[in-house]
Amino acid sequence: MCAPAEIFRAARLVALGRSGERVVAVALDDVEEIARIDLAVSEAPAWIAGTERADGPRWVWSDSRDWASWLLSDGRVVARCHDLRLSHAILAAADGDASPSAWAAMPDEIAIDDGLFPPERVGPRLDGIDETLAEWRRQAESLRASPRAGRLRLLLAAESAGSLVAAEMHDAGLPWDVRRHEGILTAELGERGAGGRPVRLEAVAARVRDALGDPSASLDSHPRLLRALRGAGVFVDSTSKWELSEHDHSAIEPLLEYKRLSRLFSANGWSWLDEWVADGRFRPVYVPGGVVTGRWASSGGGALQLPRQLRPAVHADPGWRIIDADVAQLEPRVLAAMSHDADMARAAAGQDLYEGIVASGAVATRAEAKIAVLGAMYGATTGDSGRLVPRLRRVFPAAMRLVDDAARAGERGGVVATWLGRTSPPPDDAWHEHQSRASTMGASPADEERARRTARDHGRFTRNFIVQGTAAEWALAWMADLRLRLAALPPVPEEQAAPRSGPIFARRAHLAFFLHDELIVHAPASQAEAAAAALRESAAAAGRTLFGDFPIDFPLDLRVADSLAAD
DNA sequence: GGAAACGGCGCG
DNA sequence: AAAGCGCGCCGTTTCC
Repeated sequence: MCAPAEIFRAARLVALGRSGERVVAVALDDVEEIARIDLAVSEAPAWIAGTERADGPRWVWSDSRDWASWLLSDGRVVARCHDLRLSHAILAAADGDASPSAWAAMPDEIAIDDGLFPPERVGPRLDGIDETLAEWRRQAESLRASPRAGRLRLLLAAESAGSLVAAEMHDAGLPWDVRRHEGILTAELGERGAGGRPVRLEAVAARVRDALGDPSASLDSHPRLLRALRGAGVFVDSTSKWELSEHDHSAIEPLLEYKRLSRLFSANGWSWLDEWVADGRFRPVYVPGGVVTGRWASSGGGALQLPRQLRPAVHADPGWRIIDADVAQLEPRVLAAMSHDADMARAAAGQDLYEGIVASGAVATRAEAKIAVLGAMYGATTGDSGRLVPRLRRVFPAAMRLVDDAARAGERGGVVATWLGRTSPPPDDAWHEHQSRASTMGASPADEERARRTARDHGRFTRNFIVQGTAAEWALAWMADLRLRLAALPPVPEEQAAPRSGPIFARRAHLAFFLHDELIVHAPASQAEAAAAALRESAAAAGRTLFGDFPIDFPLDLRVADSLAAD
């Protein structure tokens, strides 16, 4: 029998949980407990760091939002974890498990953050060591029983790695130059005048009211703006910019400008800066798995809607670089790979998949190729897009069969799964209600039309789910691999440190931002080349992790600069 | 008087 | 132009 310390040093799995005021670590051989130690909260981070190795262990814990951020606040990171909350959601959906579970209802709200131990959440806590071990065993059993265990294990590892990345990116923050941001605001909106309203915004509003011949016209209330427009002879049914721009009236141009400026002011103006940027960093809250397809969502700060206009405000610290990489046409590449459509993969070889499709002869122009591909993945039926999709069906039958089959399954009320096995949510009660009402005696034509429409709606959802969800898996694999490569870079000398990045990330390249198919790395200048190479190698590795030897390219557009390009 | 819905627009 | 997927956030209106 080995001493516990030796067992922990060699363990592949260690579960962490609370027991009263202590932290308990349990070394596991699969689901069997092989050693246990309990620690004071204050000594636990150092013990965890001392047990951490490059190759493990995988830390099994309830929720990275608690454990990873707690460790980060003590200046520690771990290489691998298994996030039971996120994994539960994936496994429960894969099992078709609709039964209520405390794990499915893990609360989002943080009630108290005393900065000592994982902040209290509203609702039941599930991070006791007993609950943690029980849930780990349930999940291990669920995996053993699954016919797709191999891919699901990959998915759970990727999802868990994502939970670490999310916590770490929040800790590091995105380098943000407040002065540049303010410069953009002032150039567009003018200086702030009385009441905080920018003078140029107000001047444009005055031009609109002037052109409408209505000095008191309200521009921020849709019903009142609609009345003012009609009073001036502009007969529109909505105030959306696409409908307005179809009309020819002297009020239209300033009104569209007003709407653009007003959006900038309210969404990303001075109060956004005050609220979200501190100490030179934008720190959004990322929500891994926050979208049904497996994409991330964000909570607060609108992190995933950063307007392109403000990109120049993303600015590296002195002596550091911003490395910005995105995958060109990620979703159609993923579709080609998951359908094993060799012709589509050939069209995807190289930098521009759309040009490849033109070369295949399916369509005449790049613009047509783009519309056709988007239409194929979203389920377009009308307009230019709907007209072009059948051409794609002739040239890439395998790829189209995959999305068409997914759509048919959804229309029938079935579920579909991504490449690694994330299962789509089944239609809700209202959906079934509509279908059954349409098939009863005395169903009206309106009932039948509604049933057909909701069936088609769900078909478009499942059609897109498998592609969007698999693209999200590719992105997780990309981040997971990159994260470990960057962590292995040697720290730069103290004089090159970026102290605002916090103790962990001040002396090496680190992830700073993620946006579905784009990653931003903040790197010391001396590490910029190594970080750029790591981004490329990780993209290639992600392709192999998901699709093995299938020949599919994931080319990156990659830029190294002081700030983000405006483009 | 506060929550939910709506229209609109930003992102992929 | 929207069409055809997935989101978050804002200001206003509507509902309770």
